[in-house]
Amino acid sequence: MALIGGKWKVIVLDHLHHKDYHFNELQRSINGITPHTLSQILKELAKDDLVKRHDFKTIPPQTVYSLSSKGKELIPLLNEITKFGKNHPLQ
Amino acid sequence: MALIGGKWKVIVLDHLHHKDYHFNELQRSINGITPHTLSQILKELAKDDLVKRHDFKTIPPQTVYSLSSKGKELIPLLNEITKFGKNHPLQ
DNA sequence: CTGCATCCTGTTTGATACTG
DNA sequence: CAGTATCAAACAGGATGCAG
Repeated sequence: MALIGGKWKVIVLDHLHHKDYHFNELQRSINGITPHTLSQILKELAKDDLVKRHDFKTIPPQTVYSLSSKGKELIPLLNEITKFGKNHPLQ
Repeated sequence: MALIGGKWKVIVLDHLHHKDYHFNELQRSINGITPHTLSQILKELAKDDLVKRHDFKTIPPQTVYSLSSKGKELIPLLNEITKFGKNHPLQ
């Protein structure tokens, strides 16, 4: 839980599991997350080596986020969480 | 994550998955948790119907905590978390 | 576009002591 | 035995604005 705890991490990981994302693209696709929070989350996920950040150092800036190999080991777990969440939606 | 987030919930759930516990017994078996915190955790897990509290209303008091049927649906998830945790221990 | 800086608030967790 | 009371600390997340 030190790695995936909190309100957002599994959501971000699940998105990246389906597709790689740019920062803004990811922010738009996740409902309700602020750039600040997303930035924190991605920084921690990258530090824990669950997510890879590809920085293209272009102007305008372009970054692409994807699951690392360690992050991919979380996929069965993400699927279980998703399954449980769908079976027991919050009221 | 609203149901299982935080530092302790999955640990408590995993313990209860292996065996039913009394309050103090559970506190002793989980390293580092205080009675206060355990009490909060169990209250929330019971409110979310992941855990059942059996109160025998005896003197001295006796309570037994166990997984509810909804809690048991979390077992595959708990196993995945445990597996990942063992493959990637914190430094 | 991709973030960082600041400030702020509510929640979670912990220390310690105590009760029916 | 099974918790509660009180106080404090840490942390997560949000609002807003700014920079390269």
